[in-house]
Formats: sequence, C-alpha cells, structure tokens
Amino acid sequence: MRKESSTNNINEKRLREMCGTSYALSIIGGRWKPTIICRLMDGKVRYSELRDSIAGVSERMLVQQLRELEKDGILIRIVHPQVPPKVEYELTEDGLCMQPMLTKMSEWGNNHKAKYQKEELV
Amino acid sequence: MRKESSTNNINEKRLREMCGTSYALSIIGGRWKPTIICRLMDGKVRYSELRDSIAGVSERMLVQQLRELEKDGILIRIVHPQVPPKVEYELTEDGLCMQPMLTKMSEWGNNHKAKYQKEELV
DNA sequence: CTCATTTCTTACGTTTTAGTAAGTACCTAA
DNA sequence: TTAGGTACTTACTAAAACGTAAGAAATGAG
Repeated sequence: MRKESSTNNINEKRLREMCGTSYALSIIGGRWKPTIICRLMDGKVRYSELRDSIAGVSERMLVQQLRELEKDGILIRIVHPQVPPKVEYELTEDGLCMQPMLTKMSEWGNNHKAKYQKEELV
Repeated sequence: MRKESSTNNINEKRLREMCGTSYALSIIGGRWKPTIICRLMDGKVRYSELRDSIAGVSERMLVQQLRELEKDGILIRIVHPQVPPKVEYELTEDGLCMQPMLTKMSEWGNNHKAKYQKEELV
C-alpha cells in the first residue's frame, strides 16, 4: 500500500518529472524488464515462450513485470480467444525506440564490467 | 544484511554478469545517482555544494549513494586535510564515459514523458 | 468424469532500499 | 569556554521489490 504523502514517494515523483533519466530508470528498472524487452525486440512472443526463454524468472514476477510495462505503454497484450488460451506480447513504438538507449547501456555495462574484471587480476 | 544464498541475490548476480544492461542498471539505479553523476559531469564538486544543489536529498542518502558510486569505480573522493574539512568528488574515466548512455536515457525519457502527457489530454 | 494445457492469481514471507532524527569529530575564532 | 563550520555516522523505521508455493478458469480429448 502506497502512502501518497511519504517523502519517499514525493522524491520519486519529483525526480521522475524533472529528470528524463530518472523517468527512464523508473520504467526499465525492474529486475526482468530489460530481458523481456530484448526478447520482444524482434517481434511478438507468446507468454509461454517468454517464460521458457528467461531463465530464473517465476510466473508471478514475469506477469507482474509484463503488466507494469503494459501500463507504462512499452508493450501491448494480444489475446487470441481460443482454447487452450494464447496470449502474445508485442512492443509498442515507444518500446521499440528504446533500442538505442538499451544498446548504449549494454555497451557501457559490458565495457565497465570487462575492465573491472581485468583490474581484479592485476 | 545481505543473504548470499537467497534466490533474490542469485538472480541479481546472474543478470548482472550476463547482461550489460542489467549491470549498468545496478550501478546507476539508486534514486539519487543519476543526479549526482550529472552534477559531476563538469568537474570536481564539494560535498556541501552537492548537498545544496540536489533538492530533497538527505545527508544519509547522499553519503550512501556517493560511497556506492565510489565502490563501483564511478567517482573518487578527494580529501583535503584542512580545517574545516574539505572533500571533493570527481568522476573517474568510467564515470565520464557514461555521458552518451545518460544522454540516450534522458532523451528517451523526455520523449516518452512528453508523449504520455499529450495523450492524457486527448 | 478426469486429465492436460495455457495463462495467470492469491496468499504469504523475505530482502533491499529509502527515509527521519539525532549525534560525532575536528579545529578555529571570539 | 563556547559557538560554528564541514563532512559525515548511528540507530531506528517505513515502504517497496522480489520470491515461493499453491490454486484456478476454461474447454476439448480420452
């Protein structure tokens, strides 16, 4: 339950509004979100494919992160009314155009990680 | 206190190691970190200047985030042995070269935010 | 009727992050 | 001797994020 008036909440909101970087972080910050978005970069994917291709994620977490990404306009949920059910997820335009940002993050991350691991050997 | 063996921890570590994006997120993900890094982009800044230029941050939070960024090799702490004390913080090379990543994040964030706010008016 | 399949939902507990409020150590200047 | 400035610490609490385990609806196949 979220207390609207907590400083925690006020600080988060203020930063989200003032700072594009904080805003972006608040959207991709969930543990499984970058992975989900990457999986969807090439097109629609079914729920079960997503679940099976992301090692270590529980269904609860997967669903939760998908719902949040949907609410934030990053992806859409496509339900095919059939039995057994079939649900697909697809990135929106806003989700797709995260690509350059995610690439930069990945580049920086991999560089820094490699460098750190090398320094540890010295 | 961090439990080494929790699944939570295992999942975080695995993602950090496998995925550059998750690794980057784990470093800039603290609430005040992007702001701190931005403030330092133009050069050394004193502790008190940092504190006064970041609205809403408590000293505890500021110190904590600075320590983490230091530990992760993003900035260094420069102590001038004088009274009253003077401490400056400065980005390392790895901190400085976050610039393009932060720019992309900020761009995406601001675009998406603007779009969302427009959609709400429709 | 019972089973299988898919896509979740619910109840609950643990771990991590963020925040408040107060205190500390140092030396100087008055 | 007392007040003041800088850069923190410490103890405590609240809230959010993450995770496990089990269940549930819908319906066709056997």
